Amino acid sequence: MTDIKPDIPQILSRMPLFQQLPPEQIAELAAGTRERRLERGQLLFQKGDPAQGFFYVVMGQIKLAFPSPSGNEKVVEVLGPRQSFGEAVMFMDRPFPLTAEAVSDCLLLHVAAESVFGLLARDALFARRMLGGLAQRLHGLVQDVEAYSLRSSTQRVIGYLLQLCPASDEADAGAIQIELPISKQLIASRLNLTPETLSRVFNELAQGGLITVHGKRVTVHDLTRLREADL
Amino acid sequence: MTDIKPDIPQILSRMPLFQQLPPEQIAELAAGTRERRLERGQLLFQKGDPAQGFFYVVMGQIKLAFPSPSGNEKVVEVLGPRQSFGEAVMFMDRPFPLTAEAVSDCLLLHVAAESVFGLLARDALFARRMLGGLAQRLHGLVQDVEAYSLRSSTQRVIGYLLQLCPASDEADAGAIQIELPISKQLIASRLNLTPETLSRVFNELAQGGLITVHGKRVTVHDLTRLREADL
DNA sequence: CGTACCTTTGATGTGAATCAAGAGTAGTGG
DNA sequence: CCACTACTCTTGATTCACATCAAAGGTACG
Repeated sequence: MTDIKPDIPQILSRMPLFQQLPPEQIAELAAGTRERRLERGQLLFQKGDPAQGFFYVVMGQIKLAFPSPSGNEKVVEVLGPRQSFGEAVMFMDRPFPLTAEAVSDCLLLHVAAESVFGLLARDALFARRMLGGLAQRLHGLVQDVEAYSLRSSTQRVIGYLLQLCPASDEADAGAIQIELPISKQLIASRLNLTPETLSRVFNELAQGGLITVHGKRVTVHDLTRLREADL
Repeated sequence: MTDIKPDIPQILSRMPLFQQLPPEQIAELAAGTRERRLERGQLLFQKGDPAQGFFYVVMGQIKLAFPSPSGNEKVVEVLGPRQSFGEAVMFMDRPFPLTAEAVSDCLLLHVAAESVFGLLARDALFARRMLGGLAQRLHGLVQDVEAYSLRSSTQRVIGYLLQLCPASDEADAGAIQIELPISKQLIASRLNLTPETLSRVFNELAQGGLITVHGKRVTVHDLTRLREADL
């Protein structure tokens, strides 16, 4: 892994949450921020660990999952660069409800809860943005619950593919090339499927001429038809 | 239904979110608050309706659910007195992601988003409480996702019963009487089960001598053993 | 006291998991 | 460059948990 010392204030000032914060507040936050490097497979925290701040992914990928006694775990989310997690737990007297593990080598920042609380007490706009962020996340989970409870495996896979397609309302015409950002194993777990089932669904969609799959490279041949197949 | 005019400022000042707010701020909120009465079965809002504030249940029960073309819907939550909902959507440029329907005759308050934003801009403590509230909800949903994805129907039912049991860490001794707060139909949907399956699970638990069910009255004979059955 | 809705019970069906091999694919080191 | 190991992914056969379908009590309430 590269051994570059990250410029913490600069990274902070580019975070969605902290954008447009005056330099002195960034400095204050930076004082409570530490970098954290992880190798692929390393655990960042486990379900039950106490939370003292939140994390921001600078580089690499982190998966959040429920561990399960019998090896099989349920992936709730896989986070990439410029995403953060763990904000919500800061506001509760609870430990982390899930486990975080590096999917690839990672560089993270850890922002101390105290710093955030300090900022929160002074900057209403920041509070507002934070609320927006949590609301966003809440919405995502609600979507997930909907998907899990009333959509079939095929529909969930289609939904996943659609959300990977660039949000081009116009370009419905030709074929769209997309790249799966994570392994099929992880996608399967994220969609609450076994890898076997995911493979079969991809196959079925390919049979139907809707997509072509080569490794992580997926070609969506007809976006409109795929949307409609989302019965 | 009773036709009492509710004392809005008083109710507001007792809401968890607004407790200990000075009278003048309560008054300001009250100005943006309207009462709303619903009869059993009436829709409060539908998935896709625009959101302009949040709701607080004074009396009655409201269910939040995903409608489904084929009549079968998925209940996400059933809310009773002193609970609020819809806060999160205020912070996003999105319509309601689910439908709200009165399970029984209801009296609600609707607090306008504007009022909340005004308060938010001035009172950091309020913002903090609001963040805590959303975080709480986020946590609940994460729990749900965990339950749906890696617990069996029986485990989900046991989990539900356990959470209804008074949080007495000591009194594990005798039998505990609890009352189901909602119909078995709703419980089933909430747990992502069909009513038939729920009925069978209750039966099975009763066979095992763990519980007795008479209508909405459930007797948990051995809390410890029930917890352990939660394999 | 009848109509409408909950709830239970039984028989049958099915979507997706599990079990069991194989086929790529990728890093590792001689 | 070629085994060698270790995954990740695919494919097929089988199983199982839960849904669906169907019908018969219960219960509540006008």
